[in-house]
Amino acid sequence: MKNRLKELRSARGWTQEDLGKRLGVSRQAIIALESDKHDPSLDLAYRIAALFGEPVETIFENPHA
Amino acid sequence: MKNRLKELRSARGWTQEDLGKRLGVSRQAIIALESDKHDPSLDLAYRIAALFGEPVETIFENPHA
DNA sequence: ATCTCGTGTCAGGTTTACCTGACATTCGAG
DNA sequence: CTCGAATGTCAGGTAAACCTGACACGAGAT
Repeated sequence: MKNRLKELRSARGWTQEDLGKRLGVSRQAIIALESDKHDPSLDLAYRIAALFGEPVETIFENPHA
Repeated sequence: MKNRLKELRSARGWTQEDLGKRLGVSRQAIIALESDKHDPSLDLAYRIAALFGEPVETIFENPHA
């Protein structure tokens, strides 16, 4: 699922590890998300949206909309 | 994660199996969601939102909002 | 009373999200 | 040139989401 995670992260000058710590996940999880290897759980998607102050749909593209 | 799935489903007169077929998941998956045993994947959450014509956040409570 | 339909629940299996740890590469700072 | 920081990538593990199949139970219809 396409997403703007890498864009949002680097716009804030955060490293992958920074972001992982802020979200409570590992760096590997960040890598997998940024490189579209995984889709996040809904709970993690909510945490990401809260962290960046954007709705989930503007960060993770909804293929069923 | 608290959700309104059962409410939305029965409001439409659908069985758990009906809903599962419309969403492309098993009846067990529906049961697990309705009884809060599982959180959905983001992709499934998007399919559910599309099916009921509501945003994800009004169906699945966001504990990080 | 029986039959059916919807639901609840158990058992066991597969896939995927997420984990830790290790190492190679690149690149800017000193 | 060297060092450290950030990233990429691999290997192997755990946990949760999802699967199929089976059976018990209650409520309604016949």
